[in-house]
Amino acid sequence: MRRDVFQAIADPTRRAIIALLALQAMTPQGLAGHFESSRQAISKHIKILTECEVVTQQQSGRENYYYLNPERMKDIDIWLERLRQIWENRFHQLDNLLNDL
Amino acid sequence: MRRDVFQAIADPTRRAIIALLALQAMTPQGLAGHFESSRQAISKHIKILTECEVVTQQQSGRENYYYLNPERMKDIDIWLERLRQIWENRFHQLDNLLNDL
DNA sequence: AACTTGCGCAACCGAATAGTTGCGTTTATA
DNA sequence: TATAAACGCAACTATTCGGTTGCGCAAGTT
Repeated sequence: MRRDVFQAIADPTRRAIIALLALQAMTPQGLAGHFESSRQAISKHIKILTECEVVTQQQSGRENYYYLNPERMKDIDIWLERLRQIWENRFHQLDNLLNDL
Repeated sequence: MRRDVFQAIADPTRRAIIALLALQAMTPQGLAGHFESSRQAISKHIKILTECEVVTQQQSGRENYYYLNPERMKDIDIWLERLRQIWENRFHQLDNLLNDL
C-alpha cells in the first residue's frame, strides 16, 4: 500500500476533508455531514489521511476528533520547489553538459 | 475518469517522469530507459499526464517529444496557498463566528 | 524494396480504490 | 439499567490502476 501525501491529496473527497479540517477539528460524523457518502466511507478516507500523518486524532469521550497536521503539506511544497529548481536551472545544466563535451 | 494534476502526481513514476521532463524534453523511449518498466507502461503514464495538460507533445519525424508544462503545476500551488489561508485565518474566522453569535 | 525503429492502441491481468452494509464495543443519556 | 449515539472493523462489490504482451502503422535506414 502506497501511503504518502501525494496519494492522500489525489482524491477530491480527501482534499475537501483536508480543507474542512484546516478550518477546525472535526469528528467523522461531523465531516460526513458535508458529503453525500456514508460515515464509514469518510472514516476510510480519514484512515488513509492518518496513515500518512496528514491528520492526527484525539479522542474525547465517545467522540473522535481529527486535526489537520499542516506540517505534512510541506512535503508537497518541497517537491514543487525542487521541481522549480530543476526547471529554472535546466539551461545551466545544459551549458555544463556542453562544456563537458 | 478523474484526470487532474493531483491524480497525475499521485504516482511516484509519474513524478519521476515530470522531474525528467523538467530537465529536458524526451521521447517515451528515452524516458523508459530511466525506469524498470516497459515503454508501453511509460506511455500510459504520459497519456495521463497529457490528458491533464501537465505534459505537451511535439512530433519530430517518427520521434515524439514530450515537454513539461510547468503552468499546470501552479494548480497545486494555488490549492496549497488556499489551504494555508484557511489554516492561518481559522482563528479569525472563529472570532467572526463568535461575534456573530 | 526490405528491414528496423519509435510509437500508439487494444486486450488482458492482478492489485488497489472507493464505496456499500452489517456488525460489536464503548460512552453518554433517559 | 435500558437505550441511543459515535465509532472502528470486517466483508463484499464495482471500478480504476499499473503493468504486461502483442499487434499495426508510419518514418527512417540499408
